[in-house]
Amino acid sequence: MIVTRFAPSPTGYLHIGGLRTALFSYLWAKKNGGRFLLRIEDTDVSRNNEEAAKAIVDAFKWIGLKHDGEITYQSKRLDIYKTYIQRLLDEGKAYKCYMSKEELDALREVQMAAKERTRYDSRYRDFAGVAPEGIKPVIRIKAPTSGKIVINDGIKGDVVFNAEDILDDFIIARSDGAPTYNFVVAIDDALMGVNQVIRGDDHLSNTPKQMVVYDALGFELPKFYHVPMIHNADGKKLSKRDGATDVMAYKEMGYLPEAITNFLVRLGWSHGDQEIFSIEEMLELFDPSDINKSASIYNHEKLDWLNAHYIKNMDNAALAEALEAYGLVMTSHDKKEILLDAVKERAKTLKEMAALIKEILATPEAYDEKGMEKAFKGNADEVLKSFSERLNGATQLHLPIDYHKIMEETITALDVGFGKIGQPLRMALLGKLSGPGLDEVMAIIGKDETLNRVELILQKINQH
RNA sequence: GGCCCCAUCGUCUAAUGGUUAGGAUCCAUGGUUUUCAUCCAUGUUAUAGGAGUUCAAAUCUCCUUGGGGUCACCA
Repeated sequence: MIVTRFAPSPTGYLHIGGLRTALFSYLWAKKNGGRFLLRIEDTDVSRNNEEAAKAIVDAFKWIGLKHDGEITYQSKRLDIYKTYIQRLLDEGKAYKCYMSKEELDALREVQMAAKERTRYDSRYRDFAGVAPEGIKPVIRIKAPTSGKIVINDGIKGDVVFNAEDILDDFIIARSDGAPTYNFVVAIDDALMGVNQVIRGDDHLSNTPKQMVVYDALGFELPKFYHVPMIHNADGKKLSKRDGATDVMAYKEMGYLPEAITNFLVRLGWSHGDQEIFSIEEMLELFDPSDINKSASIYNHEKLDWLNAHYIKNMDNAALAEALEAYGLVMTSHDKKEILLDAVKERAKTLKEMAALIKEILATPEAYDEKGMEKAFKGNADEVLKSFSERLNGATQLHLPIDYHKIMEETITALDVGFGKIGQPLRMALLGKLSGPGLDEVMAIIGKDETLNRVELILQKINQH
């Protein structure tokens, strides 16, 4: 069985890049009938771990991901780590180091001055003397100092390091006894049964250290997949400064979960020329070994396009429900279907769509000046008056086609083109020269409001 | 700087030794639409550079250049 995991540190929100690795991990596990686990990496300071976990689970929920089993908190597993530290100590695979921070810093400076790689010099590796007074030791693991370390990566292929280039006896427990990252990651992954690790390739250089731990503890190595980073427009690692890195911010901006997952899955992964993927299709087609080797740049335009695509294809009931989050409650609006159909193809986001709808529903408060000039050049006011009279006398007005007939009658009677009525009427109804079809708008707002808006603009014309 | 990773249109990517180097997005133009948007059609734009292997290289090798990641008692 394939077991994957997502192991964020508790920052308080789910990062868009993190979501992609989570999605990849989720897809790969679920595709194979396996398990997708969630672990909070909070060994360091007691940040806000429970809340952070909640933020992640909430974001998962919105996106449609779900982890299996209980959330694992590293901060609650300190006892487990301690037993493994003790075991390594007992077996002579780890040792206490009494070097102070100051001494370490001094060593580093010497090494830097000599243009050598900064590394711990293993001075306490075989220490048998009397421990210095007043120093709380750290625990260091004995790491190989020669030979090659090969990561058989599922994306990058074999990545080879010389042990002497990258390793030293690194710290597995701080002087306060708290275990360090590379140590606990290996233990947790092994104990949780994680056998396929999909993570960002910024972890690639950590992997040899973790392999040292796996080896010392006799754990079986998982399959690693190091996914290339998502970069910002400057080609740098995505960070808070790039704006929306919090997944939930995308909800606020009016993005659909389907659009986001589709967008993310296509960043670094593809299946021929296919652009649109439902979660079901992803589950059928995704394979981490098909992931690209190179980093990709986060590009907003494609996301917008996808979002527009999913909005267009959403059914109206779901759309109406989704729009409620943007302050638009219209369950009672009797022309809801016409309204949604009229705007769903002209909005890139739900937020935009909500604004569009509000605009249609509200009587215009201002009129676009250039639009006024364009629309009311000739006898537009007379055309509008004529239209208004005919509309006033009409009955059985329900559908857009009913209103359309009135417009046609008017231009036929006055022997003018459609543009003669369309432009001024558009100004009257919407206050500007762009927007949905006029027939639809009138059917949505109804006869009385249509008459009202026409009357208002005629008054405005007469004032001048 | 050491180590590691990477390199096809602006962007996301396809082409696993033989294609007029394909698709999508963006942009532009045209059509549809009374307008805008949608939709449809068309178009501009790419194998970083240099050697080598081969009948044949975007694809394999090497070098150069460029970009990125990482080097903690953070994760």
